[in-house]
Amino acid sequence: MDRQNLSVGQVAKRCGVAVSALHFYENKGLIHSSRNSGNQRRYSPDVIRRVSIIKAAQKMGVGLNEIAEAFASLPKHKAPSREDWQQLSSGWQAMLNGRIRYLERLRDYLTGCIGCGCLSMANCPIYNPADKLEDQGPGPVILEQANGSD
Amino acid sequence: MDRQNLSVGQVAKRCGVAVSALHFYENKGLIHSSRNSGNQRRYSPDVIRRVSIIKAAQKMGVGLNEIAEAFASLPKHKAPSREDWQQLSSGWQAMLNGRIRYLERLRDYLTGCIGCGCLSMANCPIYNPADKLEDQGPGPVILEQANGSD
DNA sequence: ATAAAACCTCAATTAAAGTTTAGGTAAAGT
DNA sequence: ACTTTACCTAAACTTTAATTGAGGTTTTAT
Repeated sequence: MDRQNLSVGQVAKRCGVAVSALHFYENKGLIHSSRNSGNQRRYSPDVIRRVSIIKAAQKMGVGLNEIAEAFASLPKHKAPSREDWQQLSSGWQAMLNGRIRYLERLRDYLTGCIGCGCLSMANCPIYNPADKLEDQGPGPVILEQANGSD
Repeated sequence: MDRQNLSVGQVAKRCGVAVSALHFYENKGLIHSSRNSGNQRRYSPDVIRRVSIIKAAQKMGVGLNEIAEAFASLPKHKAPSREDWQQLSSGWQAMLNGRIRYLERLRDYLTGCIGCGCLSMANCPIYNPADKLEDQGPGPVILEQANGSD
């Protein structure tokens, strides 16, 4: 039978997000709901996991559009299996590792590099994106000498 | 003497940012310039370090407003010393470490946690911000027990 | 049977971090 | 000299991730 018994307010409270955010996510196709006789949203419990994963992914730096893409591989209305979630998360793990490595390098050089005179060259992580995190475009540095197209 | 000899285009190229971004930063008070006889911006070389640090800080997740606050402790028009920059960066180092730790925890639990049934409790990093990174507000989780106490 | 709380839609607004456009001036290259 | 490139300002627009508000309906509590 339908376990679509959670109201939007309940989900909001349990997930720690605003009702308006849930509306917004639904609009974006990130979550789904059915309606009761009075046109109010009713959710199945697995929406909570979905929202939690949205929140987790956002903390990793994944945008809603990317999350939506990832979610596209999940069953729309039936609760995804453990494997579904695992697979989804494994795709993010690599990027998360990359981000962590990059931040670590940034941290490690932060003290030395900001203060020193190196702020002009190819060996400095502040200048060199190294892992192209967000912009793989023209990139943070062209910097006349160190002119590799990365 | 004035070494205010860099044009906005030169700075843009050397820093790998758009001219419009430099205008924007100036408007925000993050960088400063003087003008030549024809009203064009001229920069002293230390603007390059400033911009680089803006970019580095952004990669750490620091917003422009926060950067502006941090920069407020620097001398406005004279080139900041090594110590100035060091001190500035040390403030960010702690937050960067926190962010790294949080992302590491997220990564470590990602596989197990997303797939498992734990997405309901207090020991799960996906639910628990732990280091309150961006929102220290009502936070990602209220989530009593995933049981109905609401 | 009310009244309050929760819910509905749709449009407008916010905030951050810029970019783009328009209309015009300055500097550089040939 | 002339033309192209660089630069100027100001305002409008873009994207992401929502929040807020207006005006109305449904549920729940008393």
